Amino acid sequence: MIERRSVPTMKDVAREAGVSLGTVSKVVNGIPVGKEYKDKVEAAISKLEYRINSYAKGLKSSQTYTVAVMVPNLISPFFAKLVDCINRELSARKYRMLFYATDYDPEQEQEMVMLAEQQKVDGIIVLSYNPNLKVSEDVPLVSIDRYFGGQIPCVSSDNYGGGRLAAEKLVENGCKNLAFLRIGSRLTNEPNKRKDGFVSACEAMDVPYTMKIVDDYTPYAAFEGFLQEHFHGGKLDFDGIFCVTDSLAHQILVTLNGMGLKVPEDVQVIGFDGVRHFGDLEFTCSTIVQPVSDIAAACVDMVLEKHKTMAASLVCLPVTYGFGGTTRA
Amino acid sequence: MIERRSVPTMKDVAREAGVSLGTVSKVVNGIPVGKEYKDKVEAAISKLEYRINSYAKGLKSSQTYTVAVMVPNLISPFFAKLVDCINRELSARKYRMLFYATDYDPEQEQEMVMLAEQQKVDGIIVLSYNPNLKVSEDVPLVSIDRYFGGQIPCVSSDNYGGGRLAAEKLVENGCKNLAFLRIGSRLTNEPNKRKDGFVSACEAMDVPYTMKIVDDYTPYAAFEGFLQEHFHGGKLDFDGIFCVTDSLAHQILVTLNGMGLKVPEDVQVIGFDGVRHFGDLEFTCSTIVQPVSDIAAACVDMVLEKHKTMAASLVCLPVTYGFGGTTRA
DNA sequence: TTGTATGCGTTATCAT
DNA sequence: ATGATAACGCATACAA
Repeated sequence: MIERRSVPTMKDVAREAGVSLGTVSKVVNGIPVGKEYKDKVEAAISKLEYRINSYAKGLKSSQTYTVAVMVPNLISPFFAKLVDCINRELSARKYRMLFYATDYDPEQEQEMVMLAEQQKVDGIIVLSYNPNLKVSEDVPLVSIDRYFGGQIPCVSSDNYGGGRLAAEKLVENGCKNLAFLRIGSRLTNEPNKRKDGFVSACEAMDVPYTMKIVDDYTPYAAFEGFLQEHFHGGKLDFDGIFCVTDSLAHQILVTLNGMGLKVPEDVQVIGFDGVRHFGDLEFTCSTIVQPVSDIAAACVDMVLEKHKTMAASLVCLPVTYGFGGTTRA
Repeated sequence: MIERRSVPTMKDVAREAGVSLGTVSKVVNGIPVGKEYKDKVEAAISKLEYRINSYAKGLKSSQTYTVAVMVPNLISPFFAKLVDCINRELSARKYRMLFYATDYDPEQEQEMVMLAEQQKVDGIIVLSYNPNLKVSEDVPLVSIDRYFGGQIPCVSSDNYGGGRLAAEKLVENGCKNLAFLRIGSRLTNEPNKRKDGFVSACEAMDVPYTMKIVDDYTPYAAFEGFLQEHFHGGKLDFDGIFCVTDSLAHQILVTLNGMGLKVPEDVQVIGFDGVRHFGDLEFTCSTIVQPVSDIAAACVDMVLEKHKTMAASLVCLPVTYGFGGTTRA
């Protein structure tokens, strides 16, 4: 009477191959073992279709080959692309990805960091706007676009340089009067530097500019009001608009269209992120392109980094200009 | 000399609370226990900041509260939204999500199913175009949009009905001559029924139609050629186009624009999926909307279903029409 | 009710 | 180089 377990264990393999448990473990983990032993074990493994139980392995070795990734959502194309790239990067290194959407909710973010830690992940990559996220020191964490302080490495694109680049490109294409539109948290996260870069470039070039900056959850109508205020005799006070994201730029474009203004003839628009239609077609608007796959690679590199001592605490990646039809070529 | 473990275990909690291991386990798992014992244990837990080790728990109970989700990528807004919804559904039930992007590669898909099974997940939700995906019977699997046969439950939206609806809406808005454009695998997956529904409606309404159907990886130029063939004297042979996805519809719109054709005046276009600009703004085109969050909920329901006997093997969810500016209102 | 002891499938430390 | 054996942290059947 043979007892047929539904899923074979190392013990079963050992019995089948006529060797001991330790030998099987060595073969499985690629530790040198006598040729004939190795052959026997491998034969038994494929015969029984044995596969290692990662929970037992994780328990014993406390290395789980799993990284938790948290972003607000996958609805925003930028976040989706980011997670897509991180996933590819992790897969290439045989790591698995535990994904959490936080919905911008600080409580959920905290909850999920704790869940991830409890899950004994090997690392956490998080894009969080929570200013006082508490993290354990047991598990390496890398932050995207938000600098938490010296202990926690942060990777982001060159937001300041991107702001400068936006202003420069607009002026280069003939704009004489600029505007900066921003919606988002007041926190001193990396994207806030887009404004600083923009302002700095405007002042360096001696170009006048206007700004409209509102908090998260401010209704979009605030921007419509702003545009109306600066709309006189069928003409806007400015001829170049830098929007803090492509998403905002898209909404602005719809509004401008509704006002009868032509883009890029009457007014040029630049966004930020480098979002593309359906992920891989043309840009949704002229934009400052974040190097998403470089960001992803840097995050994964850093979170899996063994020798932390030399880890830079802030990695800043270069952005580029992408033409998307809303500026003059 | 007190030995300070970096991360406390149940044993530590038991010692701290002056009770036994079993008691702590019961408290942690919500099994009734004497009030004063419970208090002591809870005090110890929060003092030590104890959190259960899910790997030990998973090993012991072979229930991991983890579901694997596989889609081709997160670049496509439809997939991204789907994964977003599934994630919310899982989080609400305290389940974690292990995410895999398969890139349409059958080998990778197979690899990842095996990885997921090895990871001892409680279930797998997969959107795969691999006709002969092999799955173990040990772990419940739910397929989206592809029917694998009786053993594996499948959830999809009503693709056939959607195809009909598209034809009907075009005709309702005045079209006299329709076209259907499709790119994709020839496999008999659910989305193929979009064509069947479309054809059926056209014939029922006695409306003439043309079709252009090409394989995956056929260059987009094939559709440009098709449009040119049917372009005579500044006019297309048809005045209504149903595209198999919003993504294709978007490309067609660009081409039509390049040909100097006005949408929806000269020709109306309907896509399929219900993709929105930046995930939550207006539709990218008039479209047949898939009930993504219902699909997500159904998948999660079914994959976690305990009483499988009554599980339907094919769940079909209703679609709706969404106006996106490329049809006459 | 509470405590004790065993085992889940691995890895790693021992002797052999 | 290989085999026996003790943990890893938790759940649970069983004894108290």
